[in-house]
Amino acid sequence: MPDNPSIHGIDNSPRGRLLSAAAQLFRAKGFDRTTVRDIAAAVGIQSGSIFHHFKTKEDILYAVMEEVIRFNTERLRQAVAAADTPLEQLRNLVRAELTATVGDTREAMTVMVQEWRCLSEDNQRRALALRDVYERLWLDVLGALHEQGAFRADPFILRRLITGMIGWTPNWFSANRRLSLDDLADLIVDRVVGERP
Amino acid sequence: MPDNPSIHGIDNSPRGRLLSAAAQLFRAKGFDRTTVRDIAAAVGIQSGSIFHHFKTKEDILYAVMEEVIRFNTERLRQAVAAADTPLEQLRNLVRAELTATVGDTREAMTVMVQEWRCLSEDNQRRALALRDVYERLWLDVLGALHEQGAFRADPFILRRLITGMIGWTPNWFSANRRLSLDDLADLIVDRVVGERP
DNA sequence: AGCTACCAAGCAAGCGCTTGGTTTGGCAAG
DNA sequence: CTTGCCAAACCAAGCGCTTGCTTGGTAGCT
Repeated sequence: MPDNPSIHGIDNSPRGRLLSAAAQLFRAKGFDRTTVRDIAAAVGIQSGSIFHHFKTKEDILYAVMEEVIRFNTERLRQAVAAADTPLEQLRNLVRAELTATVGDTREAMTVMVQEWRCLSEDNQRRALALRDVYERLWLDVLGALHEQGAFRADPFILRRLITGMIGWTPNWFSANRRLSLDDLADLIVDRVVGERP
Repeated sequence: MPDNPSIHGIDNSPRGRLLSAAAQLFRAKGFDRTTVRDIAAAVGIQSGSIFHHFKTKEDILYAVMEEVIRFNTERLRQAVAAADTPLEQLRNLVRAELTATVGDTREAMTVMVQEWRCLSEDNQRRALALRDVYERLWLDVLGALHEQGAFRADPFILRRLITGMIGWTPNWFSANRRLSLDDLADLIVDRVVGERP
């Protein structure tokens, strides 16, 4: 009965424990290379018992994604609300998404980016609708900054560059190095609004 | 006998045609969801005949990656050689990697990023050794720029942010839109050295 | 003759998922 | 406090299908 550290925002009901274990396995081995027998073994049950909680293996993947989007959308909302100026809102957004990406929901976030195409078209549409809410938070803040002349580039394009910078961090950033998460956040903010000497 | 547009840098020997078809399928469906029967059908042969050209399915994946790294390392070398100042070398590097990522080797590059963990550890090590050569070209130019004070950040960190920005472009950039590839390259260069008004 | 490229057929293993039945914990009636 | 009951959670076994890969043989070119 191995206990995996649970992922932030997921409770530890039987279902929640399955989700945490699945997220970690999906991230480590990929969705296709992870068998239902793997997931079952990780929480100490038989493989068939999984289908008492989820209809299909893909439903587990979708559930992981839905949980992590919902949790982090709320995190972003609070990040925006906690600052007064658009610049500080941006800094909070970058910190929040970095925390989601390399911090407490790291596994689930990575899974969401990398295993997107393993979802059926229906589930992709549903997940996309949730992501739209998430993205609107970013675009509002970037739009405000653009209007007050903080940068010249198109906010939509800039958001995509930010997504790339942050989305790649799991492949190299490690928390216990010289560079702190906040320093990295400042570095990324500088890429958007230019450095202030 | 469907003919797939071949990927730049791969000849059209039987082996080369298999590689091009495999790269496109790997990108579209992922390595695991692509069967040897899919690849065989794409070039119009029987599934068993593939193993006359490659020992295992994984060897096909590795071959795709090796070809695309070798081809694009050479491209980067020429990009550096074609400019005199570090700033123009950087601009050429960004253009070259963008071309590789969303242009003529798009499928193979995407595969390399997304299906990395499908390689065995041995093949991962070999591919990593090839990537190191590629990365050194970037770090040399970024190091020169840093020494002449073009930016303050750590060149290693900056390279990773660039990798992220460019690596994410296949998910949104499309060639026939308003934003040209060169404009996007300039936009990314500005994120590194700051905008020049 | 010998080499490259291929076909036709199929094997062994692993996969997602089903099935029918058993354990467990909580809770209200007697 | 016991009893009867129910739903949630789980087990043991295995079915049907797909997978990567093998085998033995053949066509065509040099």
